Amino acid sequence: MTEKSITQRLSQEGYRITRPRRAVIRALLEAPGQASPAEVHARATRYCPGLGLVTVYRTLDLLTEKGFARRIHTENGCHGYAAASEGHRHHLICRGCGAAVEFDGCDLSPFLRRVSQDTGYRIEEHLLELVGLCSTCQ
Amino acid sequence: MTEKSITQRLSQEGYRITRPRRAVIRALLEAPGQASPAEVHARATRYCPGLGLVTVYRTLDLLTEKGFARRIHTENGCHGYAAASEGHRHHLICRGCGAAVEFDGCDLSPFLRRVSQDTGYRIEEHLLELVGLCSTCQ
DNA sequence: GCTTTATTGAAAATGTTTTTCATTTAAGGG
DNA sequence: CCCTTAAATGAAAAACATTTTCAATAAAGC
Repeated sequence: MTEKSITQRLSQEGYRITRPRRAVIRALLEAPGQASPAEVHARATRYCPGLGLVTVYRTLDLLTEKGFARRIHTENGCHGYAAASEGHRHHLICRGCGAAVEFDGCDLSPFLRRVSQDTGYRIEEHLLELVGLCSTCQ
Repeated sequence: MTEKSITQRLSQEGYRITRPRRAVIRALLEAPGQASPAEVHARATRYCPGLGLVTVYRTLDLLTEKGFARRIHTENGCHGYAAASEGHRHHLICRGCGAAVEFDGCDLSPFLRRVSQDTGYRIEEHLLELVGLCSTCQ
């Protein structure tokens, strides 16, 4: 995902392409893995001085809703965000430096089917996050 | 897990068994699945009038640290807690009524090994939560 | 350019979680 | 049992994160 492809899609859906939004998108794309709203704000301010934190929240929400970003659940309760590429669903986060990578081939379906049978639940979503050490931090 | 077995273990480790702690433990055990700190507080107040929310937070932290409770990551950012039974690691939460059940047989190891090879990360932990509809809510 | 209306930023409000500190009370020894 | 001691508690305040409100700004289409 690039800044251009994201802004294009947003534009097509009727959203205005503004400097603040561009800044947030760039900040998110170039963050090493995942970043908190405050971190995104710090980065994005370079591209849009005076950018408000409120706008960062709003833009991250929009990006998440449209599938360009994903929420990462962190230990301490506050959220992180990561750029999302198409089709991938999950992140692997480095405990050392916070870098996040996406991984694919998440085929949990046989597993999910079994849990569904055991419990009687109809399973609709799954949240899977891995935590570890990246090769640099090891 | 019962109130007695939990308090016994805590006592063995040198923690004092107080009325507020008992109240929080009971509240957590009888909550249908998972509950927010505020909900636990509301329940626990019945067993310990005047119980402070602060104590609920502290006790939930203690229980989580000792493995008697588990944090549940909810969509809206604030945490829920669920009683944890030994050996099980993950929860399946009902989108309708909030009920949470634990499921076992979470054997992701072959899957984790593959991701580890692909990414170069050493994987240490995984967070897996399923969301769906329980048989009643369907 | 001009107009319209979405978007923005500042400030305030909200809600959750943590810290501080004096008071209370559980646990163990007399 | 009573005493002692230190852990645990609750109230209030502080610290954060997130959302709402609203007047001002600026993007998009004519």
